[in-house]
Amino acid sequence: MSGEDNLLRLVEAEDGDENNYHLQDQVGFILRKAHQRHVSLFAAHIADLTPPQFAALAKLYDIGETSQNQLGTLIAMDAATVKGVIDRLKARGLVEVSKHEVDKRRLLVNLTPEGREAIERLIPLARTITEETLAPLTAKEAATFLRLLAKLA
Amino acid sequence: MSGEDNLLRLVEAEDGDENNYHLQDQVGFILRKAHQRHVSLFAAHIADLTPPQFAALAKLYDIGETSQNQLGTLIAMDAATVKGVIDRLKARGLVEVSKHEVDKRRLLVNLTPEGREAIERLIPLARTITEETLAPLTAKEAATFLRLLAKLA
DNA sequence: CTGATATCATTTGCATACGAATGAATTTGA
DNA sequence: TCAAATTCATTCGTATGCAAATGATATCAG
Repeated sequence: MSGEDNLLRLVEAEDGDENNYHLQDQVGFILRKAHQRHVSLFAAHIADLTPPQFAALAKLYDIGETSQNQLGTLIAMDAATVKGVIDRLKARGLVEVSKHEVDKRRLLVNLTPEGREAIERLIPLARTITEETLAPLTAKEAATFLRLLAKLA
Repeated sequence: MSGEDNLLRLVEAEDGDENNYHLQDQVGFILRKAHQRHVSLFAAHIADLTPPQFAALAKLYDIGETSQNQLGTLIAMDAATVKGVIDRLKARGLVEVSKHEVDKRRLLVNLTPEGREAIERLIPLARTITEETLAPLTAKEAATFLRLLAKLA
């Protein structure tokens, strides 16, 4: 086999694998699509709340009253984003805010009775959403996937 | 052991595993965080383009001129979103649009020479971003992860 | 004690993301 | 053929998501 033959194979035969860039194989692109699919499944089961809003309620239900800033850290939202989420939950009467007695910079956030009722009602639906999101995988695959995904997050 | 004891174990001892809802273990929440991390890595390497903008350029580079609608399908964006992305790329001179000769509903989109130059320059950086995103995993884990992620997307 | 830093919240601006409504153009089907 | 259905693009409204700037408060260091 001549050197020209090797070169030809390099630039033509292997081109599809080695040199071409396939968007649909990139982890970022697939991650974005998987996230989109999950949001869509979420909306199909919980129409009146977004995943970030649900996350805020679920975390407040878990840990109780906390500052807006701390809540943002716990649910992976920056300060500007969490403010919008809390504003909308407050407008719907699901959370209430108050000033921190000692540290006047802090805004405390807590569930209202309506918010507590809502999150207790929605958690079973959230479990279903998790199941449906992972439905294309076997139980073993799902466990592996969650373990690896957590390493990336 | 009394029935009361079993009830107690059910509601207290096993509560942490069976009945509590842990947001940080839910696939949707971790998926959102992994996606956030990827976007952050992307921005660190490609500051002047967003992942959706890059996706549009990469796909046009791959397949050549196509309709705005078809492009949206290929890069998983609805019509409203893709319009905004194309508008911004057009404003920066990276793509150009024209009317379809036969089907007057369609808006054809194509790379400009500047757009082609940009995507050729950026693809190596995108490969680096993919590597960094997957860096917490071994090569074998990364292959497994991509296979399972693709099933969910 | 006080000036420099750091933290918390807010605001603004820009960029996805999607549902719903609308209008123009095309295709289908009776 | 022609009315109904479909497709393509646009627009509007709402909701993240983040960078950067700002103001108020708290903490730290000399």
